Amino acid sequence: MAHSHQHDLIDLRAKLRGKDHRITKPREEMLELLGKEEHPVTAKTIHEKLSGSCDLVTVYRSLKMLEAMDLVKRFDFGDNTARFELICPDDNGHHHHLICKECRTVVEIDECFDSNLESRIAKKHGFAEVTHQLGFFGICSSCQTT
Amino acid sequence: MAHSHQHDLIDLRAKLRGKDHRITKPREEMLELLGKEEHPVTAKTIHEKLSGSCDLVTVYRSLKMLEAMDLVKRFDFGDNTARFELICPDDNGHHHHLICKECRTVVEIDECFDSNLESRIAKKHGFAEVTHQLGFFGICSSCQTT
DNA sequence: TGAATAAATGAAAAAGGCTTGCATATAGAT
DNA sequence: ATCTATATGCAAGCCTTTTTCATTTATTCA
Repeated sequence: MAHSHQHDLIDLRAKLRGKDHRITKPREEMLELLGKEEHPVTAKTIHEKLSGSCDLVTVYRSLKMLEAMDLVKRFDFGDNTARFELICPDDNGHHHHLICKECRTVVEIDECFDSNLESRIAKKHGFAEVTHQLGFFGICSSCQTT
Repeated sequence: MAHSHQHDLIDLRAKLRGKDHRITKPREEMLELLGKEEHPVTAKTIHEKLSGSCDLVTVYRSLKMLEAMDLVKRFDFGDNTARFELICPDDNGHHHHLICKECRTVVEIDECFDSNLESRIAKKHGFAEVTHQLGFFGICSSCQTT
């Protein structure tokens, strides 16, 4: 899953400017890193890969901001640790994951259910701006054999 | 959503016995409480409602055990706090939630996507025992007006 | 009924993820 | 170059969840 890193950064600058947010070294580095990741990563992992480049607190703060701006999406893999992925324009930031309950291997899934389900549910209960979080959990092939 | 509490407890005794687990007062009280809840509850909430009946640690430990035995299901509503719900035989423990991003109101949803999607994904990637976690998030009607 | 024994509990402490406060540094505007 | 709002680092703290270990309790079996 190749991310169009350049696009992201250009896009980012425009988006940030519009909100009185600044483009700083930590943020650029974070986005560059996120652009290279295949799967959602934890704040801690980001911090480690940025080794010393900025504080862990800055990672948390930046992720929160990027999430609020819909540049990054948060995922829950069931281990009490948030994971983040760059929203790439290709898939409208919409894809899901299949996670091995044993070894924590992650597979990106681009299939999803029909969007009618979501709109039907939204309508039925009078909700607006409805999105969903979907994750699949199972045992991967190599963990089955052991 | 009425839970068949009696059934649960009987069922439970059998299930627990088979695994060398014991039926204790805290566990009975927890299950009774969970049987009455309409929505998933946090460990903290359970502990408060059991006021003094047992330690919070015991709540955590019991929940973990009950989850491992598929008597209770864990949900993530995006606020860094796990919530738990009794799995009732009616729906095979399979239903989802619609959560208001503002006021945290929870609506139980019994619709779901076609199970073919899940089995197709499992097959495609060689995963076994695949389940899914699905949550809908939006703004409820009363939060829209304010 | 009364040991025996394996599992559960409570209490305290700690781990882990995430947030906050505040002084300093820095980006972007003029 | 200067100014101002925003971002950062560091330390401290919060909250959820886990671990340790001594004690208690449920269940088994004589």
